[in-house]
Amino acid sequence: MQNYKFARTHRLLKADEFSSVFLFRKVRHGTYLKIYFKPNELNNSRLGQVVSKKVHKRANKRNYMKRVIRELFRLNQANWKSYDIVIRPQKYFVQEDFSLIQDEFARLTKIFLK
RNA sequence: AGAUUAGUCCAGGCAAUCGCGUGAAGUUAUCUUUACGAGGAAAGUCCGGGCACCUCAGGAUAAUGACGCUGGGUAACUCCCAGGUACUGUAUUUAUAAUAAAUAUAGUAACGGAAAGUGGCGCAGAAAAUAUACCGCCAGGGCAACCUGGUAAGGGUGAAAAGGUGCGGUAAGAGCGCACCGCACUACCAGUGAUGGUAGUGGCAGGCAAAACCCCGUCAGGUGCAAGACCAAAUAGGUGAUCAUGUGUAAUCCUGCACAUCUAUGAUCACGGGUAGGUUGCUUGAGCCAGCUAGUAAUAUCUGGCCUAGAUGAAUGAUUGCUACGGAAUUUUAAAAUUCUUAUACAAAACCCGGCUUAUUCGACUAAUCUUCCC
RNA sequence: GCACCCAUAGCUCAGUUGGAUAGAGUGUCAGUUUCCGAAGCUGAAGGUCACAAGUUCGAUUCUUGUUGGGUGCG
Repeated sequence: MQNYKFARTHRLLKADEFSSVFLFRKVRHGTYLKIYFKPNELNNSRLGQVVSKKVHKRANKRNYMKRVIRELFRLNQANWKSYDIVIRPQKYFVQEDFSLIQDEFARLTKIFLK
């Protein structure tokens, strides 16, 4: 059975948890996304996102990007080993670019697969 | 019917799959069921409040800041409604050489005071506010150049030059006199008032700017939910108690013992402050909807009904189907039918309200003006 | 979320009781100097004073509204 949940245990919540991922210094780059990652000892992966105001000025556009990325994480994370991940969008994207984002996300997260 | 301008309204609906937040119930320690889940601007943070804490016994004044026609509304306002005045646009009418006046209508106004005071108005110009006299005009003197006096009509400068037009008057001129217009003052009438009307008096007070300082009047204490309240780990330090060790002091001086007090270190226990973190503040409120009554209106009273987001690395997404309104094309006298297309713009609550400002797709409605067609 | 600040030449900054031509340094370009270059000297170009309205005879300056950039408060 696939588990597509995205509960509170699947998120990074504290500032310490974010900075520990950044300090681990493992990064994968794409044109739209930049993924920091670090293995953890839990039973599932955890996601955090950083979308800066430089990407786009309007809050609803930034929230849309976060939702799209969260959706991709939710659908894929069950097949992964346990990692703490921080995703930083580098470039503004809209609904027409969805397939591009999907491809890039799959390419960058190949190494997490079991 | 179309166009333009101004204002108001709307911001689709139903369903499926995988997911998210909060509440409730049940199972229980992570699942199930169910209900609800973003705007007209949630935005900008530009004003006004509620609420909370701080200062003060309580208040007032000063300083500083904001506001400024009148009346009303409101919890309050720099907001809203109604009215006045001024200005601008349009139309009509009247008179005319230009143009002016009246009426209607639409819009705009930081619309108290410049005879309370201080300062400013570059260049040009004689002179920029105490008035003054370059050219000119007139009178007198002088052979003449020019000098003395009168004058402010005309010329010239400037954004702006000390009422305007006409007639009289005069040496030439001048509100010097008169008529009309403007202005100021007084009286009466109308109005709650801003103000308006009528009559009389005055020959004219006197430039612009207060979005220069300022004066007058009114209002405002400060800080913002990261306010504030509660719980409270680790580390460090504080206070108290007990125990242990050590040192010093006093009782005339020295030594020893005992006791007291002080101080230091360590251990244990307790206490309070307080950081991380958590809980609360947090959503029933100047609330929304409908109706009656009062009022020109803003709005208010009363009656009935309703409960409608509370996240915190921050909840509404992804994929898809049907369809309303709309747009385009074709058929058609029209109604209507078929096909295609769009199904979206601006934009995301962060303590809560009232406004203002700005952004905004497709449309709908109302009012005014203009154009065309028909009766 | 709340409270604030700034915008002038390619760059760094002056310039405010409102006055017409907006300056300085540096950089750029041209000339001069030198055998050549650097430094020096002389000259020139380069500005929507962020944008839009208003007040005023006149606005970089005063007022209001936008846009962009930045700071502080846990």
